[in-house]
Amino acid sequence: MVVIKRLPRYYRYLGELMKQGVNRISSAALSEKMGVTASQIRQDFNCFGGFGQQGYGYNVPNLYAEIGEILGLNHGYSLIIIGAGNMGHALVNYANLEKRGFKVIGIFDNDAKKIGTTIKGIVVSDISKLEDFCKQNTVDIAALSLPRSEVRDIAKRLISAGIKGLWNFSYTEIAVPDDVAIENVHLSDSLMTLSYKITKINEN
Amino acid sequence: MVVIKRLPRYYRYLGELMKQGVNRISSAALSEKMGVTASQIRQDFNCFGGFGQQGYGYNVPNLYAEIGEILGLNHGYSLIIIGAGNMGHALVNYANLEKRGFKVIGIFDNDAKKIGTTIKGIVVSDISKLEDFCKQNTVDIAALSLPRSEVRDIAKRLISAGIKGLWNFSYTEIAVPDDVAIENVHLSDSLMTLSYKITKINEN
DNA sequence: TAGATTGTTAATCGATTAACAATC
DNA sequence: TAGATTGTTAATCGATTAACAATC
Repeated sequence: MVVIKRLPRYYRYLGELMKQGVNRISSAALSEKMGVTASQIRQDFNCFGGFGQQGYGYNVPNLYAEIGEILGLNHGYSLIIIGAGNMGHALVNYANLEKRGFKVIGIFDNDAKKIGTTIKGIVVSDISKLEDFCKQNTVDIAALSLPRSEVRDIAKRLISAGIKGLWNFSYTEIAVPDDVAIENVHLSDSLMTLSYKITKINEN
Repeated sequence: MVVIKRLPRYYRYLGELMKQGVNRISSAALSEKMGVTASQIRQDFNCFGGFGQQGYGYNVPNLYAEIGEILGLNHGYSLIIIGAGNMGHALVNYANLEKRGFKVIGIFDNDAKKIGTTIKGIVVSDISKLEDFCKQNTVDIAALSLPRSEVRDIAKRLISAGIKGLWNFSYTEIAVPDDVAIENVHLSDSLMTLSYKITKINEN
């Protein structure tokens, strides 16, 4: 899992290299670029089978594709967004979603003022339609950008509706069964870590 | 640093306990609640000095305050937000900022349509006013919620202006000098990790 | 005092790095 | 073939867990 967490970063760098037309790279060269050891790079890639070639290095587009596949980006997972507030808006408009092969197919809210409005061509639906929508569409991921107080209840409904992935932006931890994946984006935690670092710097 | 990353989570749980009126907790009880070992909890808290008492456990409000101080939350750090797009909006309205003692004191953008508008009572300023603003105000943190292409340039300006903390939401890594702190929120990375987990679940 | 629970040391575990033989 | 660079094993390092003496 510690290796998995590093894959997106590799993916990012390899994508960058591809854009620059670099076709081949050694673990040593990538190591310098990324600020990690060459040993770790080789070790990491080897967890998933040998993507390199002795005496040559790694083929960039090939490695990029392999990592993309490991991450499941080739599946074109579909997303719905629960909560059409500012964060919901930001997510719908988040360009990298599409770039990485994800598709936003629905937005839900419980606010009558928001229901029926359109964000980036997608109509905001009443949250009461959630279960129907999930029956009629394949929904892989639900992004939770709604108030803390409502998130656990909604998560329960989503799991019942068969959704396997929760992307949680609310400041709560949600217990999920083993066959449901969850990723938390705790902005607060990140800001507190930053606060610690600044404090440390100011002390010295 | 690995301990620091865990502090916000402790802080969250302790805040919750306080709300529930719990005044005292043992490492064993907290361990059960949080799903980590009691040993780790004691080890972690001891990195910063003994906050507990043998035979009693930890005093919740006291421990909460101590962790808050370690994280620097008592400083009331001020923030400016660069980029008044959806993410910028979401950040300004992010309730937890205030709750954790942070203050948004400025918003900047380069879009004439946005400049002069008001978000949560704060006027969006022209990005060209950035340096002046930093001279006239103490700015501790800049949140970077602007397009990728502009972020490195702006980061340079912010660092020159003396800002010590960057909270980066753009999908780029930014090199900073030793006396500047940076925290990245890479939504993409988080989504890719989720994608991996879902793929794994679907395989089994 | 006796019981509870920490602080802290020692043991274990896992992750990172170094080294080098295999091989392109 | 010779040089380069991986794949992989072994060594090191750091983090987690277990254990228990100190002490409230």
